[in-house]
Order: sequence, then structure tokens, then C-alpha cells
Amino acid sequence: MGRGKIEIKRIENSSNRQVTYSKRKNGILKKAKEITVLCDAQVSLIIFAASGKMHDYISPSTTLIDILERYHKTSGKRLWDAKHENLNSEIERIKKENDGMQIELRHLKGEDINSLNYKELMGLEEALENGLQSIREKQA
Amino acid sequence: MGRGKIEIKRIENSSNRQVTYSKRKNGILKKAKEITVLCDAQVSLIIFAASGKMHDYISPSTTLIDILERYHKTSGKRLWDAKHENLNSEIERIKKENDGMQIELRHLKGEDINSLNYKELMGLEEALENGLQSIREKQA
DNA sequence: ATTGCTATGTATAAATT
DNA sequence: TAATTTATACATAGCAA
Repeated sequence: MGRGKIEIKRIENSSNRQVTYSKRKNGILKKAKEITVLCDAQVSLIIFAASGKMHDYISPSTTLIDILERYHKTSGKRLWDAKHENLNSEIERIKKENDGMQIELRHLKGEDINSLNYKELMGLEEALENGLQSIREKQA
Repeated sequence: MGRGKIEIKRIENSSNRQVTYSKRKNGILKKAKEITVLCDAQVSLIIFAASGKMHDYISPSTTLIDILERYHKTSGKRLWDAKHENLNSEIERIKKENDGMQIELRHLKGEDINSLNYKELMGLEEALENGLQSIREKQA
């Protein structure tokens, strides 16, 4: 819609991309406001630029939370439950990572090593010797 | 944008309102898709007609949940209930713990020790020597 | 109600400042 | 680099089927 026709594909020139983003973002926000007023619609529009900057519009007659509740009811798509599950599984994942590191730390400090086999002990010893050497070089 | 200019105020004729809604809704959805592709933007757009019908578009590179999370982070506006807040803060807490352990592990392996002061290095050396001793006792 | 048409108003790509 | 201008492409209001 300008001096030249453009293909709808990623604008490679980053400066042009940024300018186009800014203009079109304003255009969409305006359209969202207009349909809200003209047609009694309720709109939630959230845009993130590649840069991370955010712009949003929520029709004044409602709230984002209300829209999301209706979205959930209408589409049947889970938002909150899924979110909970995601958070829980992330906690699980991090806790496992955590436990692993805790065990490794204890081993490096010479604790709980009864369960280790010979090979594991050798590896541990080597790691410790390497660590000591690094530190002594640093102190020297 | 048509045969005549219109004021941006509620269209009183309900049939016209419906037609305009349908056309403009398509227009906005198209624009949302375009800015997504042209500018690497991430868009979440949810529209409810007065009739209750819903239409939505979420940029394919993301999810509504992800957008809402970023919205929450960016705007500071609460969307999630207390439970979410709790889960989030637990994740934060564990991640911090995690980071701390990771640093400690690296130090025990003799990595990233340039930032340590003399006293810290001495403590580290002692810990490593103790660890080594425990392991050698075990091997003996 | 939905679709297609088309004259006209808008949005905007490129140029300019 | 950012704001302004302008020519052009696009979106759409009113109409018709």
C-alpha cells in the first residue's frame, strides 16, 4: 500500500522492517479501536516486536482477563490449566537438575561416596586433582 | 474506505453493523498475519462480535500462553491467580539455588576462579583436599 | 445472512527532508 | 536516525444479487 507493492515475506532490511513494523502496528491498533466502536466488538490485541517491545489494545468495555475467560469457554482451549501443568513440569525439571547437582557437589566434597564404584571414584579423583591444580596455578 | 466516509461511532443499523464487522474482522486478521510475517512480530488477537462469536489469530511462532506470560512480565499486570504467582516464585527460587550450585560446581572443578579472592581460593583448596582425602581413604 | 462489485477513503512503501 | 510527504496499493461502504 505504498509506492510499491511488496510481497508478504520477512523484510530483510532491518531498518525497513522496523519502520514498517511501527507504521503497521499503529494501523492495526487503529483498526482494532474502530471495530470496537463501530460494531460493539470486544478486542484483545497484543503485539510484540522482534525487539521485545510490546503494544496492546483491549476494548474499554472489557478486560483482558474477561476476554481470556471467554476465549477459554468458547474455544475449549486450556489456558490456566495448561499453564499450571507447564509450570509444574518446569519445576519438576529444575528440581531434578538441582538434585543431580547436589549429588555431584557432595561427591566432590567427599560425601556420600560409598555408593560409587571404582571407576566413578577414579573419575572423581581426577576431577578434584584437576581442580586443585588450577587453583594452585592461580595462587602461584 | 468505501463509497462514503463514515464516522467512527456505533453503526446503528444492525444489519450494516454485522456486515461491517465481518469485513473488518477479516481485514484485521489479515493485517495481523502480515505484520507477523513482514516484521517478525508476535501477535495475539482475539475478537468477540457482539453476537458472541469469536475469532482469533496467534502468530504461529508462538502460543497464546507464551504471549500472555510476556504480557504479564512486560506490563506487570496480573493475569494469573495466587497459585500461579506461587509457582512462579518457586521457580525463581529454585533457579537461583540452581545457579548458585552451578557456580560452586565450576569452582570446584577449577573453572571461573579468577573472580575469587585469596580467602575464597584457600577455602576452595581445603574443600578439594578434604574431598580427595575422603576418596583416597575409601579407595585404600 | 453472504458474496461480489466498484468507487472511494485509508494505509503505507518509498522518497524526501 | 527520525519525521514528513506523496504515489500507489489496499480495504471497505454502499449497493446489488
